[in-house]
Amino acid sequence: MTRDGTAVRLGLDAVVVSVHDESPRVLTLPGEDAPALPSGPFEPDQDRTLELAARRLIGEQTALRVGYLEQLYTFGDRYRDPREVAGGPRQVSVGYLALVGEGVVASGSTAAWRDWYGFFPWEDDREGPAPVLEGAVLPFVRRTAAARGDGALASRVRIAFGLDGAAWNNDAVLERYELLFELGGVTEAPDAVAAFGERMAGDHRRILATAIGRLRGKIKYRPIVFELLPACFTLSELQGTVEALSGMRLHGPNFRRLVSEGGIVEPTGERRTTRGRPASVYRFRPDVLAERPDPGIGIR
Amino acid sequence: MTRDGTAVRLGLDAVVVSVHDESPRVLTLPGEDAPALPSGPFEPDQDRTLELAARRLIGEQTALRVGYLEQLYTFGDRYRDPREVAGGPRQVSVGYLALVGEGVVASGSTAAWRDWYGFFPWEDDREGPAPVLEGAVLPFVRRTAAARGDGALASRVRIAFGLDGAAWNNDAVLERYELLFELGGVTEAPDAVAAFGERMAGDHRRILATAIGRLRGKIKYRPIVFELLPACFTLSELQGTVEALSGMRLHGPNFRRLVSEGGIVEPTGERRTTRGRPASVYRFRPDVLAERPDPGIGIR
DNA sequence: GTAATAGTGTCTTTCAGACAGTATGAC
DNA sequence: GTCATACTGTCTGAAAGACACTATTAC
Repeated sequence: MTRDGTAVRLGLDAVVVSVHDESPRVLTLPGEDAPALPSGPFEPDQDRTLELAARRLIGEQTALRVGYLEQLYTFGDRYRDPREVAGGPRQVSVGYLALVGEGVVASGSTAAWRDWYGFFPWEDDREGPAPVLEGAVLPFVRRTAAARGDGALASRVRIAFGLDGAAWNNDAVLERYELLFELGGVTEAPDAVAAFGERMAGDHRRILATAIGRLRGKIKYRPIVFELLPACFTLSELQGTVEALSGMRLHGPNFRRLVSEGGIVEPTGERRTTRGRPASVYRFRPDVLAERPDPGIGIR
Repeated sequence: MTRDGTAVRLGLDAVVVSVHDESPRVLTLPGEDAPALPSGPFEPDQDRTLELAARRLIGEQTALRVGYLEQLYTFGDRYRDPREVAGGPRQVSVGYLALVGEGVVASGSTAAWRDWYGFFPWEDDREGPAPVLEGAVLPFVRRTAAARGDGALASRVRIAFGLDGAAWNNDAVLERYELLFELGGVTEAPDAVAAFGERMAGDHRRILATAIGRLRGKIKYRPIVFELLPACFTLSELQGTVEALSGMRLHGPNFRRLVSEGGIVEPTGERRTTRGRPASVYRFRPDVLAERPDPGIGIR
């Protein structure tokens, strides 16, 4: 046992998510050479809990009012912060996922909303398989994994990228990113030979991948989409938001039935005029939480 | 920003789980006044990653060989370590969940396996609702929550404990524990007026609740039960293990069909003699991972 | 009228739950 | 034979997915 604990620095990283115009956005700050997530040191004297610290961090760096906040994962790999290489202390960081509503905008600061598919273009299947997936990523992982001659690795690639008849698992965002990292398909990898998607500072792209995966998994069994929507919305807006997050198109009529008959929303009675037939306005029905064990948006 | 980071100590806590004789067990070490989880400081010089540190910690304290290991949550509330009250540094701890097979036994050390329902008796519904739940916990939470006159709290209690027609959600182990803590139903709560279940050292019971909840949720969509079973097993053994973890009885014939037709297991061709008709022996079929997006044990 | 979006009804297949009943061992 | 456990078949109702079709606005 160490008497005093070897040098560890504890920090926080925040993935702040919003959906605007069917585009899933993440809040970024200008980093040294690439966009960065809001982050900073954890100050135990100031905050009673890690969650409060994350809330304050986001508030200070972006002037946003966060609703939903959830701990994601704690990242502590050696050299995840480049300053460690020069002998700096180990940087351990607790990642948080924050969801903010549509109307909210970062004011003043240098913060910017970025569509997250800029960092993960292969994850957007809404207009059919993304060109970069079919044209570049899949051939790359297939070829590179085969060249390694590692059966376990090849199997992981097959499962994560849905090769050879395996099913594409929407949630496996982190697995796919990690495989691309291992295979040198992203610039931040030590032995990069390809550069799919835009990079982020440090390991922030990994943290974002964790957040997207978590979010995609969770909308299925928790009503968290509504954190991203205004109190009143049309079913098309709800569907568009779910599609933006999940990166896939849903069948309109079935989605509508699933969601309205599932008791997760209720009509307000109002209607909203759009470009076609006016749409009924709905609101979230909090009672579902008591009625159903896993109330989510029924997507596979 | 602090120049040097205020005093934070980073540690690790491990929930090591095994199932023996249909009893879900957690590995404990003797604490000062209550059973404790294996835990220790994170030493950045020794371990490249937090996961490796957790692996080493478990190995050193229990002589166990861990298979599956997963990060649970990072706990950092002020005063979670009692030494903080006397001015000690903030103790932040990364919790890990480890699964070990049946045959493995802690050797030498002072470690002991404890049935986890000793700490959470209200979570075991296998022989019908536990007496302590119906006779004591439910009346207590209903009464205490009502006395607070807090509508949001009452609603949380209703949902978490399945009162007034709300569905009992098997996974909500942590929510139920936290409510009991808030309402003073566990001795470790600052204003305790009741003492349901056995306590653990520090906030270890909260960490265990997190682990049980995670495990119960995850068996539904990931084939992790098999980490707790030997390579070959009968369907009854598999069912018994799932029942032990989930705390509820399953319908035998339906479980059997679900599991065998789901392609998650395959018969080895062998049979095993028990007290009744000999049972067919099965093994896990890793190919499911590629075939189905969420291969788990189909329980609601 | 057309284009665009919103919304309904129905058909089919799949699957979970309930349950009745059969099979094969030990004694 | 009985008891205990293992296993099979069938029925039913709920729900998911596909799809054809209708409704209401703007122009």
